Amino acid sequence: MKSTIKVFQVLETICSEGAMSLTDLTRKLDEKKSSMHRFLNVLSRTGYVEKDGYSKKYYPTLKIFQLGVSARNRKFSLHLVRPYMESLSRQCGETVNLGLFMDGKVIVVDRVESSEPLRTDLGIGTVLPAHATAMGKLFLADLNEEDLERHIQEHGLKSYTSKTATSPAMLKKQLKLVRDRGFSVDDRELGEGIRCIAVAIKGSWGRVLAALSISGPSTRLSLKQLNSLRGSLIALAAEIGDRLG
Amino acid sequence: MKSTIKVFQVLETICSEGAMSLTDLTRKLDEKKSSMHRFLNVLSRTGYVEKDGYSKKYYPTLKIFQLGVSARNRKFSLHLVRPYMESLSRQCGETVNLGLFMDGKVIVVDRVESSEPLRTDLGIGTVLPAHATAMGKLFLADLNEEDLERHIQEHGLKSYTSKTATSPAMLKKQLKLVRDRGFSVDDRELGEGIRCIAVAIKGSWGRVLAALSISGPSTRLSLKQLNSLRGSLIALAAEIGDRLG
DNA sequence: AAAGCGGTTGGTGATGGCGCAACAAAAGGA
DNA sequence: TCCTTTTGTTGCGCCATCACCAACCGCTTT
Repeated sequence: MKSTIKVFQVLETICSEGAMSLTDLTRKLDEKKSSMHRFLNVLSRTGYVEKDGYSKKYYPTLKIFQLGVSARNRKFSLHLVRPYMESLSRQCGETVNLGLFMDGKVIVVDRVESSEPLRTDLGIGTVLPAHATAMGKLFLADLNEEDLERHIQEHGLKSYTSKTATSPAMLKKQLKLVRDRGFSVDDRELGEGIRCIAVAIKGSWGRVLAALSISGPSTRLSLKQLNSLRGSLIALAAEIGDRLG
Repeated sequence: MKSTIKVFQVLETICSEGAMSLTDLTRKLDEKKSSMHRFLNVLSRTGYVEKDGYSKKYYPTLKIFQLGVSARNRKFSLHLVRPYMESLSRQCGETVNLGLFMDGKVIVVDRVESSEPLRTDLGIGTVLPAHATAMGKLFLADLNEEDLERHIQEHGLKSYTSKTATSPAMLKKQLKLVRDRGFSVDDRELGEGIRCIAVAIKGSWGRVLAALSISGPSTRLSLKQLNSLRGSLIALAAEIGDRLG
């Protein structure tokens, strides 16, 4: 089904590049004008894009957004986790994130922001590298040796700060620590002044389903501070895991 | 492009109904098994659904979510509005919502929650009826007579509480008030104990682009309280509108 | 074992989509 | 203003592709 795939490509392009005209799209995706015209007709009919009558450009509608939100809700019972996240955020005054694993990367699917003016603010939908984040390392720690090797092959170990784990050996050491301690830390590995602690929410078969993290500026979030949060975080993750069943 | 439309239907079904097996889907959408199989193959190849090897069910991936988020970001510069929403929420202690208009309904695209235990909590992606919400009435007030009539025809004026505007005359009176005063109020029209005040964010040509609302329980958010918020809200909306250009 | 059920694969005829090209409509420039 | 250039839309014939059927596989049930 070649054409259907093309239609999806068109949709993706419009979403990531913003409003585009027919010819922009034909050039970008190397299609025939008439084909592109039909593609866009389909997307209009189905309500995923709209054409601005004036600029003649096609832009994405919120239907995709709604679809995406319901996809997310299917994937994880956010409504169940959200109260925990909020009380956690209030308790420690920092931003709390919920991340899922997809294609070797961490997707931030929900968050509760710190009320402090200085804070980490990852928008919903943000994609984070696995090896340089506390959340990501939880997912990596859940992989077997073989899958981990493949992950490293595919994604590499890009350096973000001087503290990022850039060698497989270093990463594996960190992952072992994660498994042993039951939580994960990112000590300025992704961004210069950012620290993060995360715990895994596990399903009934012990697989890591999601990651819950607290992140904040290293000035406020000292290692000692992180340590004091550890216990309640681990207990919380266990409770959520139980609730999920 | 019949088949492409079918593929989208399949995707929508999977997103709204959750994980389904091949036969579930064939029954639901009245297709041939082999056709459905091909549809699902396309969606797997493109990464929008995945098959659980064990239960043999197909479920949506986060790729749609990401697509949706970027669609939303294209549609409105949230990053620009968010700081305002947060300071507003901190200032008045209530939940702040940002809504866009789509197909005659209001879609909540972002929000900042109140830290109070008792509060209104509309999840992102929530769909609200236009005639019974403060945000919705801003959009309706921006329509011309003809479009408004058509809207009422199409969507009706469902009653949610005893205060909901259920007659065109009553609604039009409210909309006139909105236009005259420059802000919009929902006084327990959608939910029994909920009040809401909203202002329009307008583009450079005066069209209403988005609605910014403060919502909370009527016990806390008295009419007097709403009145005191009015001025700063209107000023804020104007400032945001200017920034948008 | 045999029957029932859900999932996967292959072959064939008809349909519908591709690509070409003409047409229409703006945009732009002298 | 007119002519040129660029962009958007429509029509149509050929052929690739999809719908449908049927067989097959693997698993469970009686």
